[in-house]
Amino acid sequence: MKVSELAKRAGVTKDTIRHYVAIGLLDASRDPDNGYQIFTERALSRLQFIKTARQLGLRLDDIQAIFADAAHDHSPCPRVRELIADRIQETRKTIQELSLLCDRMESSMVAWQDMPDGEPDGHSICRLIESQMDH
Amino acid sequence: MKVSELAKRAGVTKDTIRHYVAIGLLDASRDPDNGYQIFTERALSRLQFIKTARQLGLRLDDIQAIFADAAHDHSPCPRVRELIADRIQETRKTIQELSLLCDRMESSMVAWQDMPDGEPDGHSICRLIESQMDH
DNA sequence: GTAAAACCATGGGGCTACCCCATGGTCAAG
DNA sequence: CTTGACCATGGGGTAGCCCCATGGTTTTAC
Repeated sequence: MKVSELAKRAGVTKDTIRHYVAIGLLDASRDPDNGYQIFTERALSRLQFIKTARQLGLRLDDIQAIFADAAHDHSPCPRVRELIADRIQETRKTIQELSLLCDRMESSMVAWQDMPDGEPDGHSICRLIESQMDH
Repeated sequence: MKVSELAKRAGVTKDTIRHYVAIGLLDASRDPDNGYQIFTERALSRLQFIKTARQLGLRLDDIQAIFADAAHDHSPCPRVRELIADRIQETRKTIQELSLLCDRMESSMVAWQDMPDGEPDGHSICRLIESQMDH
């Protein structure tokens, strides 16, 4: 099948497929007449695999490594367990950081409720933000 | 002062300063003898302003807009209130998405606890991931 | 006085995972 | 046979920097 059909069947864009082919995550053969990329059913299932892995938070290079394992007749499963465990930690950390950011933003909004909008005077740029400078 | 001193005093890297200068967020004059950038105390306070704004979750182009307001004798404060309100919404949404991702990852880990690592057989790549394909 | 160490500027590539655009060739339908 | 749908390639953009290499400058130490 050609790229558009693969894209439609997998539910991704053509650009995504092109990108995966470009970085070697997906292979395509070529129609010798016109140079069009030709994909097999196998490519479709790989693409679906990639989609699932992405939904699990894996990155493209993680998925590369998984494919490399499988290609070398080596079970990628232990690696997958590790990767996901790592991602869970990272994601929790990110959530924590974002929560702290949210807290900072919210407490600033509260602190600003009783502050008037300052007019520019050459010294200050924005009193609201300047009022938060110590934190 | 020169770039290194500014960097040290503001607690940012030289590259950060260069970047800000490059995008017009910070100005520098030049020493005519050697072309070195010269920064004033004013640049330092702008940089501190930028740091605070960044800690509040504002983006560089938001900060650009704030400076533009101030330069046009227009109070940036209403804009800042809006921007922060928007960022709060965005950040909450991101946190939600990451929480869902975390849930998916964790429930996969649980589901995989009793699954053995599969050996490559030419059909499947990684049974663990394939077991999550429907979700 | 000079040589090494420290500092400066510029430019380019890299990160993440694509999206979007323009150009130009190819193909299918009417 | 033309028009519209499809294809490939290449380049630029996203956010906010970091890192490297090259080559000029300044400072410091001997």
